[in-house]
Amino acid sequence: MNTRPPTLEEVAQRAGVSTGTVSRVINNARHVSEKSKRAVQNAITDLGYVPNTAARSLASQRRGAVVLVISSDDPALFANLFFAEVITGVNAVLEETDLHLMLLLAASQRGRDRFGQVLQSRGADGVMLLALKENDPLSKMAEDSGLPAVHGGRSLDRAPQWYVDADNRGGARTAVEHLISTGRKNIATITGELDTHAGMSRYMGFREAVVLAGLSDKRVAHGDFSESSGAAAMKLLLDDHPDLDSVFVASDAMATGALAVLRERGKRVPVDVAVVGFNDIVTAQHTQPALTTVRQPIEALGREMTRMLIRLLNGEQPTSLILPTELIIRDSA
Amino acid sequence: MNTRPPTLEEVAQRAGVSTGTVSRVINNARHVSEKSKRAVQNAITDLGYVPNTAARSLASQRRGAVVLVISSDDPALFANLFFAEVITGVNAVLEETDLHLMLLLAASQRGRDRFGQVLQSRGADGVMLLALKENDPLSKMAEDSGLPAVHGGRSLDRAPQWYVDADNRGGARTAVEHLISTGRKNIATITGELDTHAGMSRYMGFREAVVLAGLSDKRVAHGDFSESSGAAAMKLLLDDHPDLDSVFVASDAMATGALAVLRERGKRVPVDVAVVGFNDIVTAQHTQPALTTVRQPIEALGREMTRMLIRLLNGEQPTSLILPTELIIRDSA
DNA sequence: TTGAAAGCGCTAACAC
DNA sequence: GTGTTAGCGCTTTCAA
Repeated sequence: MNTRPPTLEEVAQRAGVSTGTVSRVINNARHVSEKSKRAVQNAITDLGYVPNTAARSLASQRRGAVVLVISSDDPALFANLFFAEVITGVNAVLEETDLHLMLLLAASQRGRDRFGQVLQSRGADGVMLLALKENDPLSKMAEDSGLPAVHGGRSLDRAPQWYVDADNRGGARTAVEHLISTGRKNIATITGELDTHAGMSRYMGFREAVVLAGLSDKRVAHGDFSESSGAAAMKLLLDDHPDLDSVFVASDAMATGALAVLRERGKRVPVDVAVVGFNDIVTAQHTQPALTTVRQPIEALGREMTRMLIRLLNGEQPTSLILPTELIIRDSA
Repeated sequence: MNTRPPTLEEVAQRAGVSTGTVSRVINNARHVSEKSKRAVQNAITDLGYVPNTAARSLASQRRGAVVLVISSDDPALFANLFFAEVITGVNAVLEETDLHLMLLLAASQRGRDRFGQVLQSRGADGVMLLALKENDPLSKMAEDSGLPAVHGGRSLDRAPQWYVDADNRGGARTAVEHLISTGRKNIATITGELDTHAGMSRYMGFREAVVLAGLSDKRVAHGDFSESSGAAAMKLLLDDHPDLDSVFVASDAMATGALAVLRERGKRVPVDVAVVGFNDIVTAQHTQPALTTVRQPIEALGREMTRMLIRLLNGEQPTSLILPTELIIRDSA
């Protein structure tokens, strides 16, 4: 059962040509006659030849693989299928090439070391980085390695050269405009961490929409994207701004916390207070009432990151991308 | 920036020893004097040497990577973070080795072809297969390749030689015993697809528990693990067995559907009818009332699959594993 | 358009 | 305990 797979040389013999010619056919270079091309292809199928990846890598200096590095092991990241969706997108694009996917969770020091190994040993042709924290060392490591690297999402401190990101600002604006269009005037917001790009962008989107409509942007409370922080912020808002009629919450997790507080305080949603979240996590459709929220195109993020990396690999010049979000209207607003 | 990394030969020169010695140190073979060992290690750090994986693979006939193949792109699989959790477990074990992880989604024909390539080109040293359907060709492909392969979960048709699975039967039994211990006598079940190992095992677990307690095992309706099928099955049960006081449902998705029907029919949960689900999906804690369910050790599944594969790689003889499940008691039973 | 041959950087067998 | 060397299977010049 474990017979050694045929080598390129054996294919050459069978086809009656040189190894050079076989190699040319396989990598479909020009300068091969139809005749020998046919002969080689037959030999390949007859023998069931498959090139040895290690040998190919060594000779060509290309690895035939890209690595997806995920920095955070934050449950919040995983909680909305983010992970699975991104990978689905990445895989879809990779399927059309002959590149393989290596996956690395690099939250720990050990993980970062392993990432360094991959980089230094040229274990991959390119890198996709996801969910980096602020000042994440991975970003610099990738840069120093000189390997092509694309980022999913941005950080506040340093815009990566190539990235794909969701339109957090536009999404927030749309969400708030939806509130406005349904007649809300006293709109509040619960922000996420403002030292993240997403947190700040969503806050900016809120302000933009509200100021453009001639409304107040003073009803603000800060959270950290977590459910409990959303609850705490909602309490503050209710105490400080009892007149509020709606709230844009920068994450669904915080919105869930806010909803619970609203219920406690006897506020009806959406009649008394309308609520819009952000992310469209799985549980958003199961809250009471179901949460109106902004959906990010996560699978598309994976796809576009991969396309971008492939362009880089081909020596082309890609351009960074901001992907549109979508407002999912349910019952809470 | 893109200076060629140092080679083993350069390390040897710097350390004043032969390449053989350097190689021995790196692969920490015995028969190296402390002296040259030290010299080599210094040279390595001085030069920042990292072995070239392709060259190493070619020479050693080992790839330094294992591949995780996921067959299903079924949302049901993804819905409960299954994916993310498995990978977290796999990664944790891999971190302790110098093996890397390749990931392949092989639901499409193209994906299967790529899997075949990896197998034939010896692109990985071993294989982990997840979420195979019945009669999935991937299983046979892996077997034919002769590469070490471990399975997560089993199928009904052919027990793989090496697998890790959750104790579906035991979990179901525990769930039903919980119902019995809280005084329920007229226990019903909604099964999953009985042509899957998990579906059948859970049904078996139900029967075991109920028969052992001297209760009837006749209150049965069949679903296909989906929410809508759970709703339909619940209606049937209510019509055929109006006396039922509880129901063990073979998946949380179906349980969610059942809960909705119970509400429609004015049955109070758990007062009139207690409900236990299976899987502990994220939304289980957000149903009304929160769902009592059976949790599978998914991360552990990933970990144990990986450990098993590593044993195989080392030429050891592992043993297949059934991992215990855990009853999560919430409000519905 | 094709063949021949020199590596790619490492491991492992063998000799010392 | 250490050095030497012949490959691993492919790509890629360079000639022809």
